[in-house]
Amino acid sequence: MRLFDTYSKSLVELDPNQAVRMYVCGPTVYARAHVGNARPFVFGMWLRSWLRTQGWDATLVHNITDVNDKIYDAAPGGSAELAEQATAWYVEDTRDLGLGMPDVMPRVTDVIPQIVAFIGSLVEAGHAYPVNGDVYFRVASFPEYGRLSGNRPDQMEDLEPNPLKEDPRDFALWKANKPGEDTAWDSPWGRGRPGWHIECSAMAEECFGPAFEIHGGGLDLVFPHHENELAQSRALGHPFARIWAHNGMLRFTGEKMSKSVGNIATLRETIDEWGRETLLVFFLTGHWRKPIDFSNETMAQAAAQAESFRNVFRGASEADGDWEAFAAALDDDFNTPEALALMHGWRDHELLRRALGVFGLESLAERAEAPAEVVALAEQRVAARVARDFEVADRLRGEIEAAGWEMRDATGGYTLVPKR
RNA sequence: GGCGCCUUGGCCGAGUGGUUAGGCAGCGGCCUGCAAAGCCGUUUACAGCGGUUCGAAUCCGCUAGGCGCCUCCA
Repeated sequence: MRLFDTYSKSLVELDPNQAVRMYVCGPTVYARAHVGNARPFVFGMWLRSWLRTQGWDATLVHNITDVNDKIYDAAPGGSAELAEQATAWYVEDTRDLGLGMPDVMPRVTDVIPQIVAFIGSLVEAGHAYPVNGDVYFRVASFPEYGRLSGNRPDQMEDLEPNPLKEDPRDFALWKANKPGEDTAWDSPWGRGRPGWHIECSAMAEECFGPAFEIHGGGLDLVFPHHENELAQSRALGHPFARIWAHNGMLRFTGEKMSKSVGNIATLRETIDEWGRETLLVFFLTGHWRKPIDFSNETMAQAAAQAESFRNVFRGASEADGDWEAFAAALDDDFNTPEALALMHGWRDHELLRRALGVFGLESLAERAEAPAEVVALAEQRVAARVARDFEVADRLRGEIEAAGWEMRDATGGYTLVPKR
């Protein structure tokens, strides 16, 4: 199994003798998550699922950022309540994806002591310095800074100078409490709260220790977020993540949805409108590292693909399918478009169900039971057809369709399928 | 301005030097009382220009277009 690693810009093989522990950056909870937020979640859950299928000992940690400027801005005076509410939304919406949940979902507010201790170590080692109740990371003390994102320190000059910082590139580890910020904790540097980046170093190491296999998250987090995490941990000599896996962005095209960029499709709305299966198939159609366009057209195509899988299970199973090829596609940088293409050729129910199961789509194998009244209409129609009374037969099919079902005639019987 | 990514047939999307990927949609056919599903067939694509090579969608260069990040966006 190999994955593309942002740090080395190359495919890196997972160590087969080691447990795979992965940390995927989760959302800042200040509003209902949008579809794009689901991508790293889905990627993490699928990867864990596939690794386990392949016999690995895989663990996924997915954090919740519940202290942040955005939360303060969104709910002046009530940030803790909003964070609580939005966390519940996120858990609910991602759970409805039907992929199970990460092994651990730590929150920033649960690890404040660890964060304070982490910052203390950095200050002690000379990699950070306190100023007026803030604490900043001393970028100059970490020569490797910029390596992950490819940004060269000398090219990041035109930052607005901050009189408190030694160097404009330095970033906050701890921020002194300010008016309007209604949550704060005590620390050796005064009351305040953690900066954005330190939390992930603290949470990842709290869960996994100083070294783990994979760190994931959106491509937009490479800089500054992950660059800073890496600097904080490696400055202390911790290996931190071995592989950095960044998923591509979800783009909104086609429709005029992007009027105000914040107000687009939420995960909740998308699941309600298209169903979880269609959304998952949609994610399957694009490679995890590439951008993917979310539109009515691409979603409709995903829905059609989901339906074609359901049809396979409505027919007879035939022994075919090449699991090895499927596995090879996923083992090679988790190439789901390729795996998906392979699955489309399969008629083997058992094999297909197993493959779909990797992605939480085994439900596509389930046949829906038509309600008794629809079955009654179908039986009447069978009788009408036997009597060759096609006018009645056609009328009955219309009634069956009106009830939301489609009747497919077959030699010696029929199949009732939910109308799509 | 800096760093990086992308550009494949109507749409989505594999493919990393030489055997028509696949899906969706369309069209034609088989099947069907009519349908649906399924099966068969289907005008053979690789942004443009130039280079390397016996041979390039695949390697190199340039051009055009699109995108992400550049201190708190997954």
